[in-house]
Amino acid sequence: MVSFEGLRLNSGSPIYRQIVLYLKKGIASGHIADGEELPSRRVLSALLGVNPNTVQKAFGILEEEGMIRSHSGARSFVKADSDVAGRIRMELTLEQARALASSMKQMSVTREQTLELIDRVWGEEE
Amino acid sequence: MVSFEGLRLNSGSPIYRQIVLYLKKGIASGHIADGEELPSRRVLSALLGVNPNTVQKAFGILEEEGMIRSHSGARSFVKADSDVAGRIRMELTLEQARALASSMKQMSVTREQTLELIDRVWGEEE
DNA sequence: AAAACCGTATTAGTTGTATAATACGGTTTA
DNA sequence: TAAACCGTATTATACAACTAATACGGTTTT
Repeated sequence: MVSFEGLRLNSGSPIYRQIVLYLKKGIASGHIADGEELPSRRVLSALLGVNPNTVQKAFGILEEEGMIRSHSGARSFVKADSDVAGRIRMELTLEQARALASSMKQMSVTREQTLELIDRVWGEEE
Repeated sequence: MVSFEGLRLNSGSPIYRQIVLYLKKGIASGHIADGEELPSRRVLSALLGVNPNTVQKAFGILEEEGMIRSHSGARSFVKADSDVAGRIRMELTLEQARALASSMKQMSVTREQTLELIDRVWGEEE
């Protein structure tokens, strides 16, 4: 069963997108495996303290994008073979690295400063 | 006069927030200097193709946060001495570096992989 | 078979974002 | 001084995101 304990919702972006991204990252990292069972919409919405429809929207998107499979009436399952996981991982990491580089350039932060900053921040506690 | 030519609006986040962030980054980089004149709400909204109220919302936030000053009737000006600029720069870069580190960790990407990825992406054309 | 659970769908209400039209009084400028 | 421009404010409308309550039929479980 996929655990959503690590999901900390914030108000910066729509909740359904945070749920989608959480599952994508889980697949990318390998923490969420192919064929794994998902909690039901009702159970997950209660766990996260959000509306069942919000979870349904997230799961609907995930199914459209081919990352889960749902049969009406039964539980849903993760669909993430190694090819899919590798592709998602590549997409997400590239996208985020590019966004950071672009943003730092806008602030006239050099490549060296950026690398040093990330290296330093990496060791911080949360 | 502050130029907003580099501002490319996208649909990923609210427009007023994009305007706020653009000016903050400009101050952080030093491209937007203390005391510089800002375009009027009407002129800027026409330039960006958005509603004057959207620009007003962004400028209202910027004034609340002490990054511009407005006198009713006259133009507005940037308020960004070196202390302010340095503080904003520190806040934004730290925030973004932390977000990236956190995100990469969620995908089980190592520190070395992250640094290598950013180093590689930095040299890409846009 | 019956109960419990599931995915899915519908309708309604609230909030935030953005547009649109307009108005008021203060400042600049010709 | 008068025109033009400015910051600011108000009201109305539209749409997306989110919440809420409810319902239907299919699947699992006992």
